Amino acid sequence: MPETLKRNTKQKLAVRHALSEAIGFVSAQQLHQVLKNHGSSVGLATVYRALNELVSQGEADSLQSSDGELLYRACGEGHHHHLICRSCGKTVEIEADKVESWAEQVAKSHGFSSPSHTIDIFGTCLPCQKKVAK
Amino acid sequence: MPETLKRNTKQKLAVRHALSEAIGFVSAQQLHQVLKNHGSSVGLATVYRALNELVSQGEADSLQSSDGELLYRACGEGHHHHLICRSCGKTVEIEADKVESWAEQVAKSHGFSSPSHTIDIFGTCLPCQKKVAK
DNA sequence: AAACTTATTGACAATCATTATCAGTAAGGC
DNA sequence: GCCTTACTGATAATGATTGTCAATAAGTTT
Repeated sequence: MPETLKRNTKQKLAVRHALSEAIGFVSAQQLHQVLKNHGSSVGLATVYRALNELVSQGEADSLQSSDGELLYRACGEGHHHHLICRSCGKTVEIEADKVESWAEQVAKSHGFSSPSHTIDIFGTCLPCQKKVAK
Repeated sequence: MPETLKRNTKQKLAVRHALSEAIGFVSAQQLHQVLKNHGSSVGLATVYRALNELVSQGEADSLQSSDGELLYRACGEGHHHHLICRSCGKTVEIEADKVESWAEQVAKSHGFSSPSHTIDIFGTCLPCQKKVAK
């Protein structure tokens, strides 16, 4: 299987950079707007393509928002989960070895093989709680 | 706040019944097809409306498939999570008190309030493993 | 540096699930 | 049976994501 060679383009770099600057999870559309506002003329389709590439290279994580939109975030190494502020999108990376092994055991005990899982925690962060309190 | 009164219609009953017959999670579109094939002439929009109502009444759970589609399932009482077969959609309900409290503690320790979470485990069930093995 | 191969781009069309609209229908109370 | 109004169904509208394809530009080779 000939791994088609990847090229480094301004557009990919721009998307990677914009993503790393963003706070919390962002949608492809938002990122596209940000790039436009900064003078870049990257196409929307290209933003999607770049983000998918980043995800498949492990440089970004994605999750579905409650209304079905896909959200992206630049990400550290290794497998982990997220604690996400419902209000401002701020994100904390979580390590959860116990939960990992719990998930595997649950799957195994029911005869399910090659388990994977999605675990995300949502809440309202401290600054946002104060904001709501007027 | 005047809770607008709900009515019991053939269509809602039909959707509820079709959902309870389904194996694992199903999409609204699939359910609509099933109903059509059984002679019912329920409209697609009505299927969506009925499913949303069932979810908000706690009679059904919903989750997002990997390609963004919303999937539904008739559901037992109380808060719980799911172990889902990637191949056939068969589903097992999981109780996870430990994980519940873990999620709450994680949120609390980072100052996040009113935590909620999404936890789903995917795998391949025994029958489907055999099927793949030819 | 010029030539060359082909991954990549951008503009726009196409797809597809879900939601909104709205006139007509029927549940449930009287 | 009558009345009110929640509900339905057909269809249009929305909105995110993907496909298309000619034009462009990475990176390599001379």
